[in-house]
Amino acid sequence: MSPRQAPTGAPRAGSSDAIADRLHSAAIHLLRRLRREDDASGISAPRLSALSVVVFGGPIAMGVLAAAEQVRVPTMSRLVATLEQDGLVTRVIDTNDRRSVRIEATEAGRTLLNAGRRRRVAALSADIASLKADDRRTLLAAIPLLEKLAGR
Amino acid sequence: MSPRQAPTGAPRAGSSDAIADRLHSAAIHLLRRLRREDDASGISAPRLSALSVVVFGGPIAMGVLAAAEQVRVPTMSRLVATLEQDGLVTRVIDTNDRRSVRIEATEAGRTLLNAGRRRRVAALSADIASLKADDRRTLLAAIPLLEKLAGR
DNA sequence: TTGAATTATTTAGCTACGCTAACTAACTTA
DNA sequence: TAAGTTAGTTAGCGTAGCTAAATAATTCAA
Repeated sequence: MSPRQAPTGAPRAGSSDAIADRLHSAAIHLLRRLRREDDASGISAPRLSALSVVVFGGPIAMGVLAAAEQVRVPTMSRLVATLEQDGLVTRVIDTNDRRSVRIEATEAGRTLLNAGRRRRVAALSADIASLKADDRRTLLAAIPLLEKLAGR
Repeated sequence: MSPRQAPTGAPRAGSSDAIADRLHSAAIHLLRRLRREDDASGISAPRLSALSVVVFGGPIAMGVLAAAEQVRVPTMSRLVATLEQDGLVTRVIDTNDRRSVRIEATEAGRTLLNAGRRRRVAALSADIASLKADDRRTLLAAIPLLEKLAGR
């Protein structure tokens, strides 16, 4: 998804371009690692992500959930269908507007998410714990910046 | 793919668990932004990524490329087939071992990659440039840590 | 108050990209 | 040289994106 090393004509080290380039690469590599760990949870990343929104964002309509996950409604509709088949969420028709569906997590959904989250973060957390205190502080300070760059 | 906010029983702020949790979330959000920008380049992320390895890593065998991209050989074989159809790479049979294929970038491949890379990184780079110098330093310092966590 | 427009969701059908299994071809070695 | 190994391709499956079209409920205007 990105250059593995500085291409010819690489930007000046420390410049915004260089940071962007390396950050791009680092994010991709980090994501691949996370995805590898997500795979172990027995539920795919998009499903886990959608489930997460439902668990922590409470009952939510299909369209709102799709927007939160940045996918189209039909994509989310199918995702929710499989989550429902797996007993992780339920669809409840909104009594005020019967076109609308409220998607809620089941107890099984909440349990699976929390277990999965713990497993997912455990390995990364262990690596972070093995960093020097200084490095850990740097990482912590960088997180809000990453979130800002991600557009939150 | 991850909690949007601290779940009940969230770890102590600043602990390795908390950093792992937030980093997980930040990486996902950052990735989504990058993917959105990648989409604009007219070539899918997996293709762009593979092309990148070929361009910067020189002629490379199928199996090595698959390993570099962390996908199975058949997946890469198909990816390369489409890149070849698009005229971005060529397959050359290795004269020493005629089972083996050397995948090389074409001039068109190099051109597309560099143009795409510039476009991709430009928006992110602009946002980084707008950070305070201090924050930019923090980000720069964090990048090697991210790469280390990603397993490099 | 009903007919038209809008809104929320689902269904259908396409593409891309992961995977495994099975195949072909080429090389190595006992 | 036959048997085993290695490199790559082909076939076929599942998941997840998308758009277009269908369905159903609601809103609104004449």
